[in-house]
Amino acid sequence: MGAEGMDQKQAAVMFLMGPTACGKTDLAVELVRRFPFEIVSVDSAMVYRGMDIGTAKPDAETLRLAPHRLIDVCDPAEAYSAARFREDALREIAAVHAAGRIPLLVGGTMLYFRALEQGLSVLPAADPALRVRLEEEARLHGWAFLHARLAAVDPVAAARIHPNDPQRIQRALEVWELTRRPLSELQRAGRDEPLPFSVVKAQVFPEDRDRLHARIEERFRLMLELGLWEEVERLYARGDLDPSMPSVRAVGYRQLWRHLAGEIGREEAVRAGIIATRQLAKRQMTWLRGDTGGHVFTASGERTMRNVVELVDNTLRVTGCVRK
RNA sequence: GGCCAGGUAGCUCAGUUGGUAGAGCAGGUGACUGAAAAUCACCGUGUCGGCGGUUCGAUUCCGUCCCUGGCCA
Repeated sequence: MGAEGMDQKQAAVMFLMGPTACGKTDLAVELVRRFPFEIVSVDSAMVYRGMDIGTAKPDAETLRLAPHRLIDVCDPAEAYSAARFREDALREIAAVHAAGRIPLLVGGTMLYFRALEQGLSVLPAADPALRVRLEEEARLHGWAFLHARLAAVDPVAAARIHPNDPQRIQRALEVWELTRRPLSELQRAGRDEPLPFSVVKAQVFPEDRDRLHARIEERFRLMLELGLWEEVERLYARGDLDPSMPSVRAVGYRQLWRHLAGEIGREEAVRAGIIATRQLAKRQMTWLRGDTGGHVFTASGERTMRNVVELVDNTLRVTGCVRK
């Protein structure tokens, strides 16, 4: 405890980021096999219990060989969040360090990576009752009306938030109602301090869009064969979940849910699930392009594996630990 | 073989009373601070099925051929 300052200089973490279906998990498992890593999942969907197949959660055998922290930490009826992730991740990182190993943060939720690396501003947590109220007001008067109200109390945020973006209008008004301070002001006040460890970042970037798309479709159909329908039916049958919840909005689940609710056909739901996965991967790639300062590896199976292993190997050998 | 309806963007379609065309979806690019696998913004040249004809001008009218679907033989 007394040598905390010095130890922190040495302490390191590694990020392994990549879009869905790019082979992150295989890579992470291989790294754990060869180096003193311990995996912390950075994934906003794998946190939910009972959502295994559709989130491409590693199977039990894989988890035995390479345990993942921050998987199955939340019931689907609850809403996980970036703030909660940051808190959980910092705790898990500390635990891994305490065990004398290096945290390997693996996932595709880029907002979570950013929240962890750069911190969040001091803001109130979500208030479900207030959100319901705002939702109701929007139904009565439209989001444009609420956007106008936001402009009155927080012109800076209103200028930044598009009038068609209900989620951000709602959040900005929520912050105003809860604190009587403009969101933009609270954000200007700063963020948490950045992650106090040296970070080695590696991104796995798909080399070819067509191939990525083919892989996504293939994997989605495999999920269906593995029992994705049954998994979604089980969630549907609980009766306490609905499509307003982050868990049910997850890619694949949301589309199959709509079929179970009688809104669309079976094949249409499958097609929509595949499309939603492609769109997710595209957004993840936009984050990655904007995230400079890491090592970028094009996803191409074995070669990627060798290159990443080499990176880690060199970093460990040169510095005695993983650091920049 | 005959009759009918169609052939317009990757897909589903709209439209042009004759002045070379536009929506949704898909796709691409970007934004992103407690829902983020979310939410949102921006991006539309395509022999208007082929070939002829009428016309200053045809994707639009006429003829013919090809293709698809339906009905009748």
